[in-house]
Amino acid sequence: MPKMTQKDIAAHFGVSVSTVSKALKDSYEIGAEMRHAIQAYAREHHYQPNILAKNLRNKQTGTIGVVVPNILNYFFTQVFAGIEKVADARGFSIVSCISDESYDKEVKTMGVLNSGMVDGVIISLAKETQQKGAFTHIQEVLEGGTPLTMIDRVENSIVCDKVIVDDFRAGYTATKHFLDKAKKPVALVSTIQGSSVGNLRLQGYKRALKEVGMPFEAKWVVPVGKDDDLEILLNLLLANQDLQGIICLDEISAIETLHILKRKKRNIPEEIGVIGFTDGRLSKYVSPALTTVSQHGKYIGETAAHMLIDRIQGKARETYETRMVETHLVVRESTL
Amino acid sequence: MPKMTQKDIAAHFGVSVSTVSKALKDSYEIGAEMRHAIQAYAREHHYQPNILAKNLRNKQTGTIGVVVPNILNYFFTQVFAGIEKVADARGFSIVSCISDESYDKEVKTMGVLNSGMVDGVIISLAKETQQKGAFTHIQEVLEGGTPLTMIDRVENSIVCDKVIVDDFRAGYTATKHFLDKAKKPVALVSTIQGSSVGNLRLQGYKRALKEVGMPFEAKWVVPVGKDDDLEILLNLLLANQDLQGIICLDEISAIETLHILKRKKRNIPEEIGVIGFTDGRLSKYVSPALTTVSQHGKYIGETAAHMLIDRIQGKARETYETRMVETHLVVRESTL
DNA sequence: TACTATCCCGAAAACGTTTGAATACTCAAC
DNA sequence: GTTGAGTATTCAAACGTTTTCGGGATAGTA
Repeated sequence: MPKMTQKDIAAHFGVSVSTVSKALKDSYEIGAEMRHAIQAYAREHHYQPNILAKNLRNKQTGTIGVVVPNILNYFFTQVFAGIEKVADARGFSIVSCISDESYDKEVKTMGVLNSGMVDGVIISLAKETQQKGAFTHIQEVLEGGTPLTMIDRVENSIVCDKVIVDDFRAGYTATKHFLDKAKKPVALVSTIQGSSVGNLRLQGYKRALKEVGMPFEAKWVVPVGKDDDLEILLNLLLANQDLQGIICLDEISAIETLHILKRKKRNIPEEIGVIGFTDGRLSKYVSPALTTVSQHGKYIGETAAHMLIDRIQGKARETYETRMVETHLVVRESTL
Repeated sequence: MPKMTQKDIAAHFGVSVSTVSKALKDSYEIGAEMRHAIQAYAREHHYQPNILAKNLRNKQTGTIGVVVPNILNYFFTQVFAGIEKVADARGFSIVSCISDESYDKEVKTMGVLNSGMVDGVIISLAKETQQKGAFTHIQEVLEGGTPLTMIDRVENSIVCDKVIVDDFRAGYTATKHFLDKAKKPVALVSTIQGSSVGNLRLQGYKRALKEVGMPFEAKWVVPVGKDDDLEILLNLLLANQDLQGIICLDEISAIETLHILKRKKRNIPEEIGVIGFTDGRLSKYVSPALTTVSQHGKYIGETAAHMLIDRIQGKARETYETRMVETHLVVRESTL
């Protein structure tokens, strides 16, 4: 059974479709009797306006596109949950895309979003995109007049609303947490080498070193790629070095180094400490519980959604804004 | 700058829009010269066809709706990832909705989906919906001619494609795992009391008891609601009972009982064992590592997406199908 | 009677695309 | 010089809404 349209209703009452359309939105132009009859009939028969036709006519869709690099990463699922919450509250639907850290998939995705399907998009760039430095697919959306707000993994050269976490400070604080205890080397293992947030955290790390007068040494930072074996890299790292701690730039690798260290019978935190990023349930429940920097993912999502929808609805100020949300070091058992 | 349309291209070449439309899809009707000129021009200027207009005309949207109760639950994010993967591979976009376990939000959601926006929907019912037993919002979608496949939390009275996990067997196997070691009571803590999967697991549990000749006792099953304090309930449970183990029907509560037991200095697994559901990273990394029943969430998502898209594309057989995916008990340190 | 005001409603265009049918033109064959 | 067959392009309707404009009817006023 094909869905009922206004035409069907019009036929049933022997009136025109414009009458039906107006009646359904309770227009004063239609007499009360007819109006209520039509409304009742529509309700009765579960009439649903065709949203495509409506959107085509109105040139706005009430949906926003969200593209994140990886939903399995708890930080992003928190962000997503935040976005969904305020989108729903403000009457928007979400079409969601996972770029899977792939540049190609990201441009493909932006293509489908940039075709009238959404009123705005929220995006966190794929790692590959950031390394490549190619952003025309993003620019095109903006130039098409579709508002876009970038979150977390942003690109400064693009002018748009942004919400980022204070990654410099996060890197700094984590490093300082170690350095305040002892002036001994701290390592940095990074699965996001080359991304904007990875760089900022690295700089924060360097700044902390500098402040206590320790020279930065390249051997302390361990970039880990998709196919690298973390254990091998850690072995290299631990050989002949008197580390007091390791900072891992994402939750999973933090948990894994924790486990590797435990397997090696290293004493945590006395002998060596570990700090992770993203305050997920993993960090809380692992043993020893992980000291971690919390990024407030849900709040980031909420903020981004509000900014975007404000702009869509013309409630934003003219100039673009970049909001920085502070991180927060949650000290637990994996550090002194 | 408003987006470029076929009309603009037509004006530029001094031809009609139908010529442009046909040229863009490489129709033999249009002369080679004109055809290529138009295509080049369109590429050049980043022409993107308005997808709403296209969909309105073609009566199909190339998108599917996904509604899950809770994205923060790792099982569902796995399912989601699976759906996204095959949807993308088969050229579909997905609009995602989170029902948040709320009946009202679910019906609202189905309303917007059931308005021509999607070609099909994949849904896992909210807990509240299952308890209420009200499914007209689902039926309406089906009656509107939109294919729908249910996953995990399904309703038998609705005829449609389904993919479920063998929850009866899962409950049975988990229970049996304990009972094979000793004929001592096993408790069941359930955060999903009243849901279809909760009931099935409970029945599996009962069956296992029966097989070894132990009578079922209601006090062994602990329903835990949203606002309940798990620790209090566990205290009640542990008082005056000689349990050999606890089965928790979701990952989070399993981890939490693990922690509560550790706080109480109970020896795990010697004194008391714990089995959880959903094989997430939490279960693997917690200490002691959790014995858990793995539900293969990603595979479920992939299967559901394939079934749905097959049906959308008319590749499915006439009769509806319900696919059952087996679970798998991953034995780790939290049980003997 | 004529003029205006009010109330209900319909006609039609518009959103951007697709597509079957129709037209125009060219060239060849009878 | 009529017919026929291609080829290249245009026309027009359609998808389901929304909205502007205008018109007919009735009632009220002068």
